[in-house]
Amino acid sequence: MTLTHAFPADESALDQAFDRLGTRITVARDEEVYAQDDEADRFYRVMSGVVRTSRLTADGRRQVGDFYYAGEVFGLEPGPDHRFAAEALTECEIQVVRRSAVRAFAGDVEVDRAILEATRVEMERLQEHVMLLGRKGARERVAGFLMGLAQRQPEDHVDLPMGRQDMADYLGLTIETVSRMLTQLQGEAIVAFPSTRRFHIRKWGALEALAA
Amino acid sequence: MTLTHAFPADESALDQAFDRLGTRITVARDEEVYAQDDEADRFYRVMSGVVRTSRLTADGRRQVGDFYYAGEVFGLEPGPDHRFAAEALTECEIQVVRRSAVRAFAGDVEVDRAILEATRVEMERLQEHVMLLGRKGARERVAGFLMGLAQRQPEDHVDLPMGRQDMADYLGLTIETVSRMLTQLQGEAIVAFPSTRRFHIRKWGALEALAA
DNA sequence: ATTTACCCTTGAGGCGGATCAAAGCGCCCC
DNA sequence: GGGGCGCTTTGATCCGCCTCAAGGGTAAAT
Repeated sequence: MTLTHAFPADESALDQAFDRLGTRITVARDEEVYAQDDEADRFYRVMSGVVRTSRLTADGRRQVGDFYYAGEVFGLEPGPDHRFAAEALTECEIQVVRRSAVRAFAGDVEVDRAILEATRVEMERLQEHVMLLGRKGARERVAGFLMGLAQRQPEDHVDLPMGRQDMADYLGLTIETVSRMLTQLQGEAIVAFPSTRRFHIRKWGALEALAA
Repeated sequence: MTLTHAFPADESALDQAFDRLGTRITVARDEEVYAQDDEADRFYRVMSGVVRTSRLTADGRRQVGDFYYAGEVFGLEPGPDHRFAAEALTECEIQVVRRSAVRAFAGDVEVDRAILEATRVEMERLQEHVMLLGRKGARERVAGFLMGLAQRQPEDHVDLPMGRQDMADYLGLTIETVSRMLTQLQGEAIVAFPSTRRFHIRKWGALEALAA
């Protein structure tokens, strides 16, 4: 099954720019969209598939920044170059536009507003991520992560497009701890895993309480 | 000594709006500038003193978001209300403007650009914070924190306007661990603390290597 | 259907940071 | 200058997560 969310009906200047100027590219599983420290002169929008951003420290530790689903914009970065790399988690279709082209197309006013909006969404996620990493134990982190996925994909059964290692690197844990916590949550009948890459929430209240 | 940095010579629309429309307020030590979940309809600029943002979870754990020094803008939030509260760490002078007033004054174009710029700075800090919390041990976190302060205040001796508890809540550690790490770094002659609220870097290389 | 390879799970043990407790230390107030 | 209070440091112990090490599962390739 592919995750294809409907795009908002009222399109922002940025969305319109994607529609009209966007180059559509296909990126194979585990291929890079852009590398860490590449110049950040483009915007990207996921059409299908899931994208992961990540950053490697000098000594090889990896931190996953976030996951982007169909309809979501990524590649917004505060500085002139990418502090996080972007890779296709699954095979992806992605639209790309040069920042300068977007400006020329829509004029600075509308574009700035749209970019600001997208940046805000990004900031909100970063704030949430800081809360997750700063003051939460492993159980709570994993619970929070599952909650987040479930909210983005409000179906009865939720897909996990990422493997355990990606979850771990997002949550600042090891793969073993993630696995143990999942087993634990399942043991308590809070969630159920019909397969490793798919789950179902059985006790929303309990999960919410943990994710707090 | 008060930390008063020179403001940039080329003023952005936001800076100009602060200069012309800003209401100057004084906030006493430990007083709130705005509360968590307050409506976010104003921008703030620190004139003197240091401001801290923080968020309390339901069960009482505190995460410090960031510290803001003279010249820095805060109160930018992704959503309609503040997810983090802001408090004066020291006695502060702060300029405040309504967002709507800024818009009316400078027109949306310039303002959006300036806000976008400020938001980018904010995002960069959040990314750094995520890296700090996600994949670093206590030593590295503390080292990174000291490095950050030293870069903002590039004098021989750096002031610590915040207490150990604030450092701990920023770093996702306990006050005891922070204290131990400081003692440790001092023991290795990487830094020196002439007093609890003031330090000096003796081995930049070593500290940088840790902060990586 | 069988093989193989990769990912995920499970187990045992160690370590880093939290917790609990008490003793400095600086600072303000008298 | 003395006393008291809050912050910081230090110590001892505990617990949670990491590390190391095997064992499963699962899914694709043959």
